[in-house]
Amino acid sequence: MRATRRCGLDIFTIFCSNILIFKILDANIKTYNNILTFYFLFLKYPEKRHCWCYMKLMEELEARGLLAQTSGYNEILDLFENEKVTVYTGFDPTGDSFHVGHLVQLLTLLRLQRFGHRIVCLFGGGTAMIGDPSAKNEMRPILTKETINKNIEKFKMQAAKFLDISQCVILNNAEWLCGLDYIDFLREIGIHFSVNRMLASECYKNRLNSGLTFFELNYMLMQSYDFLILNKNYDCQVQIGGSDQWSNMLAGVELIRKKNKNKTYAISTNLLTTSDGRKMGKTEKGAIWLDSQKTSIYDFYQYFRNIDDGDVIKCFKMLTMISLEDIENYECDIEKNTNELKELMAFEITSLVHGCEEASKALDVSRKIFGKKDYEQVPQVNIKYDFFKNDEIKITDLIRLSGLSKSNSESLRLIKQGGITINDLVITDYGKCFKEEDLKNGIVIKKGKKRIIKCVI
RNA sequence: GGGGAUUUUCCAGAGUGGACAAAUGGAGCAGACUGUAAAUCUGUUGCCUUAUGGCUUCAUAGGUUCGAAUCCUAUAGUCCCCA
Repeated sequence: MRATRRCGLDIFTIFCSNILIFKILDANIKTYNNILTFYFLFLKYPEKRHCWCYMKLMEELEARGLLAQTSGYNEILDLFENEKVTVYTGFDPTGDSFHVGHLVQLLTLLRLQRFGHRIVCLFGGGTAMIGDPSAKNEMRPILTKETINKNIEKFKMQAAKFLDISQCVILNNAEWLCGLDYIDFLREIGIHFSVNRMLASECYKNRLNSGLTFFELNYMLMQSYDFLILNKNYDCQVQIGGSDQWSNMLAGVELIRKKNKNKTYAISTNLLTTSDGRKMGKTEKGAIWLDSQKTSIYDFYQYFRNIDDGDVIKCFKMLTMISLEDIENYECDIEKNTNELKELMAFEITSLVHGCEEASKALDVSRKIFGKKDYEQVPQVNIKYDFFKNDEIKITDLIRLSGLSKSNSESLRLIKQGGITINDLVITDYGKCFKEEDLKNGIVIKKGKKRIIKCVI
């Protein structure tokens, strides 16, 4: 029942989104048909919902550049073709929101789900209390149980936006980790791990110079134990994770082989990186979050809108559900249509995360700001009258309060460098003050070319 | 347990008594050029009512000195060697 309702919603979303695609690329009837066909198939034959795609799941993942390593490609390919497989991915609830880096994982799960496989989302309520040492130079701060549980709740809500949560198994490894008996654990699990081998693995190697505590060394055991439990209790056969998790996932496969004599598999996905090898989704302000409270939908959209030319196709492949066939077509005329394609890509990703309606709002705002200077829908900031002195507010204060700069000194530098415009006039007078009535109708402050905010009282 | 080294601004990393708000590079921000891209060039990057001015910073707490990122003592973090 619930699943059906979801389908209806999805059709609607996709329908809207495709009307917009029409707008963007004038006419792309192919995409439109593909998606509709897929959704009708999905409605009619839910158990065969992967029929719309002629590619095998693993082939698709590979073609999208998602696969980094697998423990036995052909066996996994067969497994996914012939069985309904239970797949698990672990998420560490160390923050209060997913970020763009998680998006690859979440969308991979969505792809799996659409191919009819069963998804287990494991939240590391237990492991988060340790912190994963992989690819980190320093130990993470230790979180309290309350924070972790709060984070898990937020993660669940965000995951529900992508995945059909009713079809997923949601678990928290605190369930089995917190009650563990130390001695039993060592005897049953610890005995299977060679410290020599662990230290040789990539994720611990670079920690050897900077210090690694026993506390963190346990991370691998716990993650492996998770997989063991899931294999035993939920018949989970495959673990998917970021390529930084590769050693941990392999350790799990090995543990299960030793303990349960079961054959399991690990798949690692590529991290989302820019063409010059940096991690994507990080800015000077930190990560790009999926939570609209932490990263506004407009900023989220703009992040992808402004992505490097060389990363556009990669983003299409990894972060959208657009078919590979269409992406191939885009690739052919990327030279001509770079900006249109960027727009489409940014829109698609935003609508996956925040819904079609919000994404089209962001698209609209962006077009207005960069196109015909229509500042109607610019993000607004309310300035309290308390900040006024003698019925006036200084421009440096105003810029700071609007969030465009961190301090008055920074505001001052920006003005001196000609980086601030107010209502489209470059400001050079850094002593300028505004009165209450100036702000009544709102003034539009622009910092550089891209940051724009309307201040009202 | 013993010995040694180290801790500098967002990051890396110079500075070892005054010329230090602290070289240089990276990253960021702004300007020019552009396509809301990249590359390049220029400027800028602790805070303060706008500053040939003031204030707070070089792990923390004391001390020596006219003067301390720099010297001394204690404490903490990190790393290396020996056990």
